[in-house]
Amino acid sequence: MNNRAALEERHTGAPRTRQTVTIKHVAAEAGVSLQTVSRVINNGPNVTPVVRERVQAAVAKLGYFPNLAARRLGGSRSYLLMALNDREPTVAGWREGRGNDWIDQMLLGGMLTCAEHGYRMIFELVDSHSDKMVDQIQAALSALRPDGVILTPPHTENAAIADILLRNGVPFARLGSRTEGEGLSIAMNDALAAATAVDHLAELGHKRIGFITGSRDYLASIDRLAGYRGAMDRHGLFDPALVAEGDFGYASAVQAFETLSAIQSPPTAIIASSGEMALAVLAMARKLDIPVPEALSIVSFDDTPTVRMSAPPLTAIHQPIAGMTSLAAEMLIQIKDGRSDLSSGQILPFEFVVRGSTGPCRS
Amino acid sequence: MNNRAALEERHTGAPRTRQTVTIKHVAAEAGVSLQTVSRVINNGPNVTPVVRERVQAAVAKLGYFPNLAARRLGGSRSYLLMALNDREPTVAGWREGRGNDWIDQMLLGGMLTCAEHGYRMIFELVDSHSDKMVDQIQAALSALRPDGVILTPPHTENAAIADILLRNGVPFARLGSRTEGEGLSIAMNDALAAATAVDHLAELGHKRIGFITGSRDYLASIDRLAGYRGAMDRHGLFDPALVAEGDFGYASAVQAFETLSAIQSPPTAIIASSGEMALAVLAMARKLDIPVPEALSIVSFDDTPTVRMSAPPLTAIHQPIAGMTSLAAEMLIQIKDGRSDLSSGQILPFEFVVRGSTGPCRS
DNA sequence: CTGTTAGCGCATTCAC
DNA sequence: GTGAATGCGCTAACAG
Repeated sequence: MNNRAALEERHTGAPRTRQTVTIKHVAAEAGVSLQTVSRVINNGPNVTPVVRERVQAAVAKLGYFPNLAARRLGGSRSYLLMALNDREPTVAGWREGRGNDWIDQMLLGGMLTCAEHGYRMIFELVDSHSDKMVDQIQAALSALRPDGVILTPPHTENAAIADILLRNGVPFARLGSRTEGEGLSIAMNDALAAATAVDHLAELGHKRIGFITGSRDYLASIDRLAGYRGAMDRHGLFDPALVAEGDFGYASAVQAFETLSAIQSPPTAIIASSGEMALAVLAMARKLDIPVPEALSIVSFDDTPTVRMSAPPLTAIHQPIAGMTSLAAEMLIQIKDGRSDLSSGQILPFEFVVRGSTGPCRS
Repeated sequence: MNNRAALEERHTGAPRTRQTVTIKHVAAEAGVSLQTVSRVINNGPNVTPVVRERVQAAVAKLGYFPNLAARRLGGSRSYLLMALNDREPTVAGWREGRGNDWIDQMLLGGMLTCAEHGYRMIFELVDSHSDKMVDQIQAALSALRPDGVILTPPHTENAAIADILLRNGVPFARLGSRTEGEGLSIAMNDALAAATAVDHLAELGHKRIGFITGSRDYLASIDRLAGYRGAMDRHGLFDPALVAEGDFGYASAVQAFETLSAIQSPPTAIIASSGEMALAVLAMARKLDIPVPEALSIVSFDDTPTVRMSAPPLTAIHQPIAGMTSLAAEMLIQIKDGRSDLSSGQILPFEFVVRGSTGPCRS
């Protein structure tokens, strides 16, 4: 026994007792060829029920489970889907304790759907703003050879990423993108969501409804603003002074809040393009003793745990992140399966959740 | 071209242009044997610097990245670590929008450390309370053949899990467990943390310090209670009526709060064994118009995003979850490497973060 | 419907 | 210090 084996044994406290059960053992046990076992495992055709059952019995008896690496090497699929996210903001969210609802919801939707199909989702972080990004992605693709890749904003619209995926022949889904282009696009209707928020506030009697935009790098920001603008026009309420620029982050919303507070006739309601920005507005209101929702209504464009648990809990647009990821996984797996009953350009419904941060206009 | 290939091509929009670069191509390019390339890639010995550089140049030129599946199949390692979590509570946390700070911090610590070593962390959910649990774990082990497994509470103390890991010869780390036993144990000092909370409150003049326990299934709950008890005794403040039972969940803390409020001389401060329970106490206080921290101080035993963002933000014990996971990954990889400068039974420091929910006792 | 053959890309073992 | 042979566990292509 070599050194490493000894060390491993020491750390596991016992010699290997369970030696690997392979397809070979199953074949011997069932008295069939390797290929037949493979067929049964993969639900292939051309196996008589009798043989199938005999093989399945052998599988169960021996406790056989196929080895992913071998399947990948021999066959044409890896049973792996890769979810790509931007490293810097993702890590920052975790590290600074802000949480990362988008990631959590992706895991929820992606992992469960993958599991249903015998797939696994591997979560991969890349440095989007580095020139090494393409290399990092190529390395991950070469190492893992995933059967599909799930892209999230802002990668969604990134041409370099689409290009390398294309060159590698890997199907991919772009979450949160309604643009035409390569890859499956799966999104929600951001404009409609913004309009819904406006309608809700207008119904409560608000005339001065402020809007804090998201980062311009995100197409969704543009859509949200357009939806807001359209709805405000429809109600005859639009005023450019009611729009302040933000970047999804807390600090930018503090700034935006101050801008909006300083105008001639300040808003009695504010729609913030992210959860963090909505929380910033709430914090500012608290600081200035502005009661919410009595003197100021707030709508958040994310329905994160902190948004739900704030005081008061915020009225929010609940984006179907888990649903989009789940659908993406489903579709990518279908492509590998050679089926494709689902078409690209999917739009999933959002939910508008009314909570304590919006109320009748009293001024 | 078969059906599936055509479908994939349609969905990727282009034929494969980048065909796989293997070690073979690199060997040809560098004019050496496969084996030499393998040595260079794995930083093996017995390669002259000249040859090494020639190979590295070829690798860079061709854009070669090793294929994980092939490495695993040919060699003795998978470059995979598996993090095991309980499905039901994990999914519930995501689904109900409560968030899942433990998971987030694990990802932070585990993924980054794995990445540093060319490893990947695969996140796996198992049904701990099902009789299929062992089969699920065996299936995951057989499929992935991870080089190590990271266990979290309450799996940490589960004998069936340790047993199957042992039988598969897979090294593992138990997070949040200070007990002796198989596998590496990495934990924090829960008792000391509870004592620190008591000391903090006692210094603020509190005499009636309540404690809400966590679920008994978790060893940490016992430790926390013991630490509380010890510190209270030390200050001469212990009273069994000040301890109420909880199970980490919101509802249980509402109940516990009512119990504590009903005693002869109710607590002026409460230590809750989880973030959710602390938030429940805060919500109850708000509901009953009990000002925090003026009339009631609150300490949380988790430092989650919602705990930080509440009003007021809660004083909390920050557990080193990312650090524990990172250390676990580091140690497991070292075992595979045949090195082991680190020993089992690691205790990592926690942080006690004072925020707005604790203040001087005024009664 | 079933079995045989070949090979995926790499690390390991042994020659040289 | 380097190269050649062997096989990991499985699926694909073909033969029967």
